[in-house]
Amino acid sequence: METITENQKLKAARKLKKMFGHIDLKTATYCPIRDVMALASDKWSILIILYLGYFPVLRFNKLKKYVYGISNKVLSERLKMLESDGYLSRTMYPEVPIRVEYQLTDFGYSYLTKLLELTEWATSHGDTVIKNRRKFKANGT
Amino acid sequence: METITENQKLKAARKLKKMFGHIDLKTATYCPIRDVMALASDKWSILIILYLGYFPVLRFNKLKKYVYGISNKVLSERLKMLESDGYLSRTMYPEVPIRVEYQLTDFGYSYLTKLLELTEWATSHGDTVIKNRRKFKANGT
DNA sequence: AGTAATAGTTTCCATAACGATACTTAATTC
DNA sequence: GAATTAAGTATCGTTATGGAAACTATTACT
Repeated sequence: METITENQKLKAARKLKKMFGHIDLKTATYCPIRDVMALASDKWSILIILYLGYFPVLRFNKLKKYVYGISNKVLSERLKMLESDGYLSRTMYPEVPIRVEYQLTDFGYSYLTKLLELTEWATSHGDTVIKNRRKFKANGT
Repeated sequence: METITENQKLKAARKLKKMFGHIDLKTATYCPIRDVMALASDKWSILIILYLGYFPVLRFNKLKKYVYGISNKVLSERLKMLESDGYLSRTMYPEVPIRVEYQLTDFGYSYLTKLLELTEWATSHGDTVIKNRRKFKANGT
């Protein structure tokens, strides 16, 4: 049942006002949603962060297995960016063969807790989306 | 202060277990995160949904002004997809010139409430990300 | 007949993103 | 000296994405 109360709408409005209220809509000042979220809500980044939440420590090749379909190039790019932004830490052990461990920082965990709200919603509402999509297609003029 | 308690980590782990526990990591079955989120966590979609939360009703050109930088093509694409997936409704008034109104559905609102968790976090932690990024760059080998 | 306004669509082009594959480094084992 | 292993990097070619600008439909007004 997808019932949204007026109260929930008001709460959302209040949050939005806080976010948007002080932004001049005409001039393009720095926008964290465009910047921060662009990386952190990227499809691959989300999966990386979730798996690092699930498995506290992961190495490159393991991560690549879990985040199936990702290429070396993209995985290493994303890892570097996520490290750069502070979500995860990279620890290198100069053994042979080399061992490198990735794990979420506290900052990363902080993000994860919010991200989970969204991915939980997505997993539990995925079927609704599929249903909606089908219905829309069927009604297609 | 970015302190994450063990309790919070445990809570996250529990949620993740629910999400990932039953998924066979080897075979690529349907994954709502890859599918649902791919659209709904897209940079433009996020902005569209947020503005439709802020302004309950918006028309094409207004939306285009708020979501500055978006092109006609992409805006109309995203609107169609978001409508198709059930996040927003499109109402056409056959006046001249034509009038079309977009607004969030209850389903869209339901998503918005979760999305806000994330965007709020992003707005309040944007400066940390910038700081981290700078530090990382400075330490660059 | 020309203009105006809204909500797009269409077309074409540029760039960015991605994927596959080969390669690198370094110490150890065979 | 060849093979092995981890963690990438490098390169190249393809695909996807996005932007700019022109165009369409519709009716009223001048």
